[in-house]
Amino acid sequence: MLISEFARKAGLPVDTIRFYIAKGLLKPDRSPKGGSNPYQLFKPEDVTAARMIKLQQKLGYTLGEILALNDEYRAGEHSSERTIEVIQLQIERLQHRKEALDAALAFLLGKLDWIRSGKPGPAPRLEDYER
Amino acid sequence: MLISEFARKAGLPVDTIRFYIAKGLLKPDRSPKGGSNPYQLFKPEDVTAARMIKLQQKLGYTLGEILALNDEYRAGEHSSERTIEVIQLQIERLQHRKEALDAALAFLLGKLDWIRSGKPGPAPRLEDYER
DNA sequence: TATAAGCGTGGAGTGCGCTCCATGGTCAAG
DNA sequence: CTTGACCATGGAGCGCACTCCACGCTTATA
Repeated sequence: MLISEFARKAGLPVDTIRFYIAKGLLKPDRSPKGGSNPYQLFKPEDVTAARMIKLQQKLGYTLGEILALNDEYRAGEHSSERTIEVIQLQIERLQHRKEALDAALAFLLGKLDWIRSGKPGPAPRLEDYER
Repeated sequence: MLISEFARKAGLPVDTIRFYIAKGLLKPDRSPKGGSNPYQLFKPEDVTAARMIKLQQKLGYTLGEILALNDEYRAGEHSSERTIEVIQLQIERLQHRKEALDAALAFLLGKLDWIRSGKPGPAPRLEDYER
């Protein structure tokens, strides 16, 4: 498929896709069409790749990190050992993030309780929930 | 306390603190010292505020959102009703984030299992974990 | 065959979140 | 009273992740 169709399917602006290609995050094939500036051809798996990028971004990774992660992933593609390592590393980082999120949620829920029960004693302290 | 001591206690560079002040995220008092450019005086609660900013950032909020949130929070400071509303809204947004994170974690753990058990059948698909 | 629609390239511009620097005033120690 | 540490202000610059634009070249459509 061509870039505009791909953009629609991936839910991204065309400019952003070109930006990702320049960064090396997407690597479409070249079509014989287009003359001196050949058109870029996208496969269905590129749509999946784009979705993966969006997810990783939502999880707080920078494009540079995503690129490194994917490169590393591809590098160990034929070694289960290495793949497992990479995935475990990712899991660790996400669990770290999850802890911060859970702490914040616990703090807010604690504060809600405290307010609802007529603010008995001191307000919940953020520090009590961190770590 | 003065800015350098505050910076140390908050774990932030002095420049960043001045940047936050310019954005309205911190509002230190003015000291009589300093002549035409009075020194800024920070209270212990400012340290808490700074920590709160760091946490909110880690949770993916922009400084603009953090400012709006804090303003709104201060606006309803004397109404438990309003405070509860604001907190509930924050909780909702965090739970949304948590869902995405949990999905990613489930996906990665699923993939780990799949690899460890000798890759039986098709690889886990991201889409099966999203939503 | 005219013409609109789509494509690629290169480069400039934007908003965010800092970070660095020059300048100049103030203060505390010796 | 000098000297060095600390302070404030203003402005420039930077990396990230886009976003917009002008240009010129295909390609599809009428």
